[in-house]
Amino acid sequence: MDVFWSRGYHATALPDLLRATKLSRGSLYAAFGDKHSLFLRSLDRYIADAMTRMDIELDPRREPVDALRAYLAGYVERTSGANGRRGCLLVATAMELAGQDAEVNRRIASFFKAMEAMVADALSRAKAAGKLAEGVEPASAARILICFLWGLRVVAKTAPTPITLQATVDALLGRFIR
Amino acid sequence: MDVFWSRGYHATALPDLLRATKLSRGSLYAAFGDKHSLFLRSLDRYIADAMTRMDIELDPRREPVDALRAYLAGYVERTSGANGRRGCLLVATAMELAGQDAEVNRRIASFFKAMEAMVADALSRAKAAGKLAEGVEPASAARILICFLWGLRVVAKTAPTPITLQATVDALLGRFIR
DNA sequence: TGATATATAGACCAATCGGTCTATATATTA
DNA sequence: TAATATATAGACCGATTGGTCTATATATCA
Repeated sequence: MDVFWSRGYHATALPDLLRATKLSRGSLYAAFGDKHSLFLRSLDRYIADAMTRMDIELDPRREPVDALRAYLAGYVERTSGANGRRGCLLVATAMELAGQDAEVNRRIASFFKAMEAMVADALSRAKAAGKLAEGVEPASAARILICFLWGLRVVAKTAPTPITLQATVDALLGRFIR
Repeated sequence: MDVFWSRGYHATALPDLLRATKLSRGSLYAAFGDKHSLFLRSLDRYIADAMTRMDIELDPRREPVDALRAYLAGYVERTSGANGRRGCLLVATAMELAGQDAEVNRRIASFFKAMEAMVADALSRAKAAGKLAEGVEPASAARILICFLWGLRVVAKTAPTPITLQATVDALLGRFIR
């Protein structure tokens, strides 16, 4: 997973994968089939990791605004400095393969949907608790938030994230909560 | 440019470029040097196009909120349906190459900076005109907006943009203006 | 210890990669 | 029309691609 993560699908050659898995050529093909299958497994694992993280951070039993703050804080960390420059396997894959590879497209589209739903749920709970600013609609605010988060990962690839990152995230959330 | 745009750098092979440029192998190398140089030229042109578009849409002589609306409307169009699925050469390149290619990184980082500055300027003018909501800081709002816009381009790669796209953009801008 | 199953290293494969070069055709100019 | 410059097609190059296969070594087990 790590190799695809830092280099992308096309730029990752078999020798890279052998080095990373410490497997011989034969064993790797016996275990995973081919490069594409191995990539899908990596993508699935990456998605699974992201989902469990969301399950924890956006746990419905938490106070919803705290949960959202924790969730956003995770992105701040993952898009800062070296973490940020490494990028995001999901975003990179969306841009590199989603247009040409149906299997990949399916996975990414469904993850995006799940992510949006979970954030929308958290916002709904916040609204029910009277924590949302006037006129803020959970579904629409969720779409805004996730677009913003993906955008963060793009910008973080080139710009060494400034100290202002956390402040920017706070400013956005601040527009939604009261 | 179009080929790199729809397929990415690594996935574009010489024959693709020959077909697209209608040049012979020899002529292409005489004219552009090598694949990488040709790619940089494509990237430069893409950036130049984006800059002139911004110069028009965010023209300081326009009413600033109108200008921002026009600018955002451009993104709505470019991320809808087939346009959206085609993606964005800048975002795709940022994810695919920015980490490994200094020339590319420089170009993208400087464009991101220019874009942020122009949006921040427009927001400053809006603020001066008393059009910004209370507590909205132009610099921070600009960062939020551009992250959101890049994120749009990521999401648009997989999700056939729903009718709600324009509404989402309006909702975000609505949080900033009064 | 001897037989058997498993994993290893790495030779090998055709196809394709980016890039060069030459012989031919096409303009251009005198 | 003849001489010259330019662009073409495409053969060709070594390197590398993803993928297969075999001979050898290493465990496992009786």
